[in-house]
Amino acid sequence: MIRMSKLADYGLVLMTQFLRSPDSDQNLSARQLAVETRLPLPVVSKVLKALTREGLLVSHRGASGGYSLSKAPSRISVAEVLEAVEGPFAMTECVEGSGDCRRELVCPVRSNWQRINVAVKNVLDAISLQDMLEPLPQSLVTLLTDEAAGTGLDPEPHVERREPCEVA
Amino acid sequence: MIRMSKLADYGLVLMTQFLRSPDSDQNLSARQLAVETRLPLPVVSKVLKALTREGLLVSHRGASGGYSLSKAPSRISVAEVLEAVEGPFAMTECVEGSGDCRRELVCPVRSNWQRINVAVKNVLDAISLQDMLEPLPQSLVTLLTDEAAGTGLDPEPHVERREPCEVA
DNA sequence: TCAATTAGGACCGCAGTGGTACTATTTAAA
DNA sequence: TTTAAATAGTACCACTGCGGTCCTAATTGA
Repeated sequence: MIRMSKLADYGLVLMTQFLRSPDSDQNLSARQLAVETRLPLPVVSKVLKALTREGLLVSHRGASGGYSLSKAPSRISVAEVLEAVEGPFAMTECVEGSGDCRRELVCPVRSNWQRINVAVKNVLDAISLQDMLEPLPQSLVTLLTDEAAGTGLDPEPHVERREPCEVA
Repeated sequence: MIRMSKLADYGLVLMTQFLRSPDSDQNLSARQLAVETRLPLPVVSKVLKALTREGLLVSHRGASGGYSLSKAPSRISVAEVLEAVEGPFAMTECVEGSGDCRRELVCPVRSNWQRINVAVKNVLDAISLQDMLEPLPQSLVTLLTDEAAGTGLDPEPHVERREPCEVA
């Protein structure tokens, strides 16, 4: 749960295709990408359009056209890609502030949801496209899994320590 | 995007209701909770059942029955509540390991998704029910927003630093 | 015995996701 | 100049699953 949509996931997979070869400013067509990722062409096409609309890709129309990254892959974050495909990052409805939640006045958790939302977003913002290809830098891994898990935060850890989830 | 379901959110709101009064092992009926949270009774009922099934609440049947917390609110994490209502935590489909993803072999991001999944889960695991009521402890806030955002992780921060998202 | 509960289903409308199709426009290359 | 290969844009649709309702047991304090 707290599931991303498939389309957003596709966005990430597609974006990383651009840096599988040394020159990351290469031009790839939707067709090529569809073959490489084994995703249906129309879907690839749709996602690429979204990524272009949001400025993460640059499109080149006409014969031998295609798409290329708009900036260095180390400067594109996972969060950017997800937001480009799925829209703004909001874990709960009330976070996007439509403001028509009649429970807002009595809701005790709202303000903290805002903070958690930011926290999760920052995690995804700290990871670049580049990072997604290589194994994550050890510093990042340990920070995310150990430190964020509560050790050393409070005098008494308030949540029981559990087995770290296994990672393939 | 990366949206939690409403039901899961309700779960959190309901759980926190138990610790709004001093004695956190009080007994609350579904009807009471529905009134306090201004949520429709059938929905409240459904969520409470799920929370009970997963062992976070203890139910007491019969007249003057109701629900009460199964353990100290400081020992119940946000992640636990969400998972109780929504099932296991999996940000992408391939993370739950159904294994029938035909792209698995060529997917360059799969293993890192696993790690990110763990990272986000750990963030939510580090926050207890208790924390959700009070403003989050400053140590937790700064860790989540500043450190996790990449400062001091790599020699050169790989993602451009952006305005911290505003929090209400 | 009665009334107030929870337990456990079945059920359903509907929005949104994932996916398709078609047309218009652009442009490199023959 | 023509053609074919691309992207742009939009409309369309099937289907899943979410959010929500309802009904019938089973339980139990009063």
